[in-house]
Amino acid sequence: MIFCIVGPTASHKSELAERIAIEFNAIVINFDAFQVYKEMNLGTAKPSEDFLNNHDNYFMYNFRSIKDPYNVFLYQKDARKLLEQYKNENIVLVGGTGLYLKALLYDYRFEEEEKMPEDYLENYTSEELYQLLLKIDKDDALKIGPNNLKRLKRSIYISEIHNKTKTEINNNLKDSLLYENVCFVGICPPREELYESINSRVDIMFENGLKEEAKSLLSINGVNQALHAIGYKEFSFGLDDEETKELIKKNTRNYAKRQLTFFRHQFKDVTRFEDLDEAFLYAKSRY
RNA sequence: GGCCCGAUAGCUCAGCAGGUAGAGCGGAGGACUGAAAAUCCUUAUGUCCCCGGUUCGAUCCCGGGUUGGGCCA
Repeated sequence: MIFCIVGPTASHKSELAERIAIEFNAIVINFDAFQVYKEMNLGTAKPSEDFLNNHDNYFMYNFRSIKDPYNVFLYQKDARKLLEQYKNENIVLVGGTGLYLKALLYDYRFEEEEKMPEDYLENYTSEELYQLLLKIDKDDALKIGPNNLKRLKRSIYISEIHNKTKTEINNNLKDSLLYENVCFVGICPPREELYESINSRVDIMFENGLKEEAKSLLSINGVNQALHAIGYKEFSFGLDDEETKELIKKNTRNYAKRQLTFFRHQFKDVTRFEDLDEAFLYAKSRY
């Protein structure tokens, strides 16, 4: 059985994962884009180093350096290998990056390709790129819209290196789940409770030395990825500690909302619970 | 006690020769196939402090309150 635990940040997914793992003697595979990096700890709310050192059934944590950025393509490859390797055992998937989970379990296809250069099409305005993509792949252009620079570039890049448009590549694919015996368990606390939980978790991160960890991470050269991580990037804005803390809380709240939207719409067969115990009982009942 | 300034969206504030109001922030909803903790889209709300008066019509003008701040005693 593959248990997937989905829910926003700070909803105690890890705790549920651990309980299920103990109950069914399962391995745990992380699907969180930032918990894979060994240099990031406090800000990512990952299980402690001690805990991970003492549990050899936890995978996809701390195995990558921030200097060597990871992405969905690599994640899909690595995590699918694990699913194959442990296919006769119980597995718990837990994390917060919806795209990673979706790419792992569903028919998402990626091909080997050269990394898109940092300066790819950098001299074009988004309006110009939009006009360009309208000619190459109208459907995708309309879907992306004229303002999403990142996606416009990516779509143009795909058509350039694969000789097929993004729409052509994706149209052949159905939105189908590739694995059997998958049980989706959603945790979805009331909004107010979730936000309180986020706020107090950020306070605790600060008490535990988030500032120091962030500063040391940001001092490493070429850590672009970290510049995008909530709980780290905010320290480079020149704000005082209190402002930084409040901004991290806000960004985390906004992030949690985006996660809720993604999980709600991208995963159809999720049974949701406000309460952790009920979620656990449900998982047991489905076994 | 006297004088002055303010009171408008959840917050900070703008506005109006009198024709029932708008920005930013926050909030809410949404998209999502190689940065996804990223990137992008959409959107709501108001006894314009209260009570009277003038007026066809008052958030705006007048009078009286309430309340916050400042100055003087």
